[in-house]
Amino acid sequence: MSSIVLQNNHQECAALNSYTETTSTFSTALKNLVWVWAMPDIKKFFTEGLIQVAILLSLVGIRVDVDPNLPPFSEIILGPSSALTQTQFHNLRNIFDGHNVHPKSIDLDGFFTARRLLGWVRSLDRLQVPAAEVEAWLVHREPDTGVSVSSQVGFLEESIGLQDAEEPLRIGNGDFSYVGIENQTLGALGLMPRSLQHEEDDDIFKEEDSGEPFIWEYEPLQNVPQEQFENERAQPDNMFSEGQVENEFMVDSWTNTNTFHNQMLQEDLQMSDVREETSLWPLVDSHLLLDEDPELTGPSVQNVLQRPLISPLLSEQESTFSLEQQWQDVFAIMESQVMDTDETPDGSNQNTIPLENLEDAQHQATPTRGTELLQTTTIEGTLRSNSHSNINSHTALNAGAFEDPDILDLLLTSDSNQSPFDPLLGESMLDEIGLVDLDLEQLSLGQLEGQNQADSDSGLSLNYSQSPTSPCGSESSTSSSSSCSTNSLSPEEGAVGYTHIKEDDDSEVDFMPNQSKMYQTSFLEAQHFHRLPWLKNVGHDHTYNQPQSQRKAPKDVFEEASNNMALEHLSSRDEKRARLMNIPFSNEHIINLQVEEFNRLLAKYHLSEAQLTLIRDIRRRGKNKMAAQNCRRRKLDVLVGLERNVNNLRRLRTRLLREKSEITCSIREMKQHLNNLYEEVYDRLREEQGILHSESLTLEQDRTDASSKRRSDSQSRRKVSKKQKHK
DNA sequence: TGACAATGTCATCCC
DNA sequence: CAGGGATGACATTGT
Repeated sequence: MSSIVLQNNHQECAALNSYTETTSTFSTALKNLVWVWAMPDIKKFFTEGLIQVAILLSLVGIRVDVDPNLPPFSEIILGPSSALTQTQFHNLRNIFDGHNVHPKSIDLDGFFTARRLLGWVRSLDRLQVPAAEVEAWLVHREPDTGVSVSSQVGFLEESIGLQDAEEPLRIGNGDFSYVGIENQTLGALGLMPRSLQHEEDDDIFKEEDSGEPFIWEYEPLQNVPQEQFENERAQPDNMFSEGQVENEFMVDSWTNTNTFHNQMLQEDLQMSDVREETSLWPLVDSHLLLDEDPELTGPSVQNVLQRPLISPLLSEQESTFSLEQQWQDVFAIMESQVMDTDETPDGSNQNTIPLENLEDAQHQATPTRGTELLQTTTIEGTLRSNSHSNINSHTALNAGAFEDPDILDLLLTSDSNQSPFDPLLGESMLDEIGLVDLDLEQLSLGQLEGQNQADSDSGLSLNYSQSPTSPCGSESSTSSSSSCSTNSLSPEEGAVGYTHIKEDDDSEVDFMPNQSKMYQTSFLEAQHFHRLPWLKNVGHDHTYNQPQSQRKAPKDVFEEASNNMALEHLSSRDEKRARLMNIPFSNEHIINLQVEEFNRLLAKYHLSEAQLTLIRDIRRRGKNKMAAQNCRRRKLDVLVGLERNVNNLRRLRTRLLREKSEITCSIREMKQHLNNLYEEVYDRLREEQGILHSESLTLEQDRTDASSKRRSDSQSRRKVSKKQKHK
């Protein structure tokens, strides 16, 4: 074959060179290569590598079979069985001067179509286009931009992938037209360049792991499982129900059959059914995962999901179970996380209250204004990382500290020594802060009294109209919100459970619903520590959630002492209203006292009607506020509980599906065993019946013979007797 | 400046 | 019947 090429290479090269000069705009290096190839002294080095040369020529766009009398170049190289010549005709039809170049007419299309089809069939058992052609083309396209290269490479890959080894010699016309893919309809095969065309689809998936940079080659094939994935995500339950119904149908139909062949047929069907079912398992789990937790649907997980779903080293069943086991682990982890976060819908008091008190203690131990405020975040983090013992200590500190003067002293000494901000809690510092607070308080009170008395209230009872643009309203709202946020019942909610209301001239008293009794008995003793200046704003970091630029150092506070806006943030609307109406007790007392205590307190003072109405409004609003917070917390708990139930149900479904699969396998084994038994019994019966039948046949034959003999004897006797009678 | 979350408030139902 | 809890709806505020 190569000798034929060598004999004709001069003609070919002459024609090729001329054609190259007229049609190709490629570099002269390739032309020189063609000329080198044409030199007799060197061409012997290429006789064994004619394929590469042919590839290079094809990349230049040269038609090699310029001589109509010559067989196609690819056939010269690879033999007459080469396939895929269909593109040449269409290329010639489409190119501007194809009719001048190629002498073949369109009338021969039928002949070459048949030949092409024959070549397709023959090409199934042959190695196809090697990868070197594409890579060589890429080398030549290196100066181009990535986009063009990728697109054209994609085109070439796709087109060449369909073609036989002779096709690289024919696909190009020098202008990289799209005729190469014009007639390619076998897209699945076209997606497999550098591979055997008779490879199955499973091999394609295996190639995804080969790290080939030509990801685009497999995109259509990747879309297939992704579409299944999407469909399954859209209708997961339908999928399961259909599969279940189908499986049940198969079982039922199996039970209704008797013949061995039908059983075997349905056995095969069931086997295929089981395979389909098990093959869907990873999709099921991925669906669960995607619905389950968005955090687990990150790129890594996506990569995992897009990888081949079944390991080639494992059987489908094993891989299914292993994947499912992995998802079980993921679910377990997620479950534990959920249990950690919301394990206290009912027992939230045990856990949230210490945390709330922790924050209370944190804020109580935190001076309101000053550089200490800058450390509240770090303090918060430190306190949150404390153990329960610390939390309990803070809780006890919070609950009973205000009742015991010794503990109050302890707050000033021992506890502060343990706190990370103890250097800031020196007595002088505390005194200074207390003085600052006192000054601010006096200033703000003086200004507040001069303010509009109509400020506040919802207008429910006092007919007060509060402008939404009122600075007091906004500031007081800010205060309320910040105060609530500093005293959250549940740390994850920020502010749950009604907490504290700051008095104008009272100390800060944190209120919890379960602590109301303590304050009912001790709210009067709270006056004891009203004099403690540092306690005034302990736990009143109303600016902790503000930007640090807004938090002022003590000296800055001194400078801005005239600014009452800072104090405005320290009181809620109802507090301000109570202050303006000269309510003689604190709002938390108004809200949290029992009815008897509350009435006793009201009776203790001679209050005007407006004051009484305001007090009742404050009480109603405060209780409703707590109720709203509890309601929202319950709502969140319900939500979390529902999510947990959903997770549990998903785990249950996964487990049931796994059990179903196992049962299906066991049923299949039992069926196989039963079939074997049936076959054995049937064979034995057949053998026995065959023996019996043969015996019976012989016996019957004997009987018939005997009877016939008897019959004939009798007849002969009758005849004889008749003859004798006639005689 | 709009979206959104957190919170407060009101109205209403119910116990 | 008053008090209060529960909750939906809306307003307000901060991010």
